[in-house]
Amino acid sequence: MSLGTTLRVTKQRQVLLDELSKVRTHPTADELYQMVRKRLPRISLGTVYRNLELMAENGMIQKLEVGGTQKRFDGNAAPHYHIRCQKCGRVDDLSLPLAHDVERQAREYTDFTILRHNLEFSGFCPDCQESKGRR
Amino acid sequence: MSLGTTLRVTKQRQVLLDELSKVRTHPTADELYQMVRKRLPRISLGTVYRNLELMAENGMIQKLEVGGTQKRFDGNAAPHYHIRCQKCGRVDDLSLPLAHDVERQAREYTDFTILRHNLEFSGFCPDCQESKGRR
DNA sequence: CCTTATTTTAGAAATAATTTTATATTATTT
DNA sequence: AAATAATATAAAATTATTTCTAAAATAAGG
Repeated sequence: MSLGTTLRVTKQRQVLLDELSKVRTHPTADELYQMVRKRLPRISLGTVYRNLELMAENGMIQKLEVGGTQKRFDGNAAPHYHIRCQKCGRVDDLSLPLAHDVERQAREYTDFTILRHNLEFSGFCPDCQESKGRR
Repeated sequence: MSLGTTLRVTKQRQVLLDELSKVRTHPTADELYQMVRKRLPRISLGTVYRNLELMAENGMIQKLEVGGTQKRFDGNAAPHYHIRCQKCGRVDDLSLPLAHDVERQAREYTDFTILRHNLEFSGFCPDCQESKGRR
């Protein structure tokens, strides 16, 4: 299925999107699976993965590939930046104004066609700030 | 083993570092394994992973977590940005001057302690520019 | 050197995350 | 309602990476 296709509105998709929209925590596929299971106990993890992928391709949600092993999902489809805690892995939004000009600048340094940029911060979240064991 | 420990200089490490330094292509662990195998046919993939990890912790090389499933490695330990081809996955350096001020700016929008930032561009590499099938 | 302690290795097995496949179910069109 | 298409489930397969163990290499002290 390619970008722009209209997806059928199934119960699974409704609930997935609804749960994802409720939180600001950028859950992983597995976390979402646990959340959705409370409302749809028979849903499978494969369905969660497949639909998150489809909804991301459709531009309804964002798939984040910020550091760490697992991908995370963001119900806010509008471009914005993120910050990740090096200790606990928590990912927050960071509503810094978008640096549109970096793409223009960057074009002077490469032969690539630049389509987008992603700016990602890392550090320690408030909860991890005292006990900042290294990582 | 923690940051700053001196690593023994084994043949495997010498060759790994040497091969990684030779290229500007940011190879994956498996690609490096193939490269190193030509000189050390009995090296194991586990050794490659373990040593890349150790060298990255030691600050001798960088581990890149740019999009895609696999991690990539960069023999250039100095901070710099990257651009990734959406089609073929190729990752190039992008020697745009570092945007030091974004971290200062970002501090006004978050309670996190910000330690670093990473700016990553994506688009199409020269080779993929005509045939830009979606992704 | 020679002995002992420590680190590192290869190879195999285990794990984690994700993707794919085969089959069943549900929705849409005719 | 029958045929067609899309989607779901459950299980198996795949991919990337990590862990484990015994053997080999290296370092350090006498």
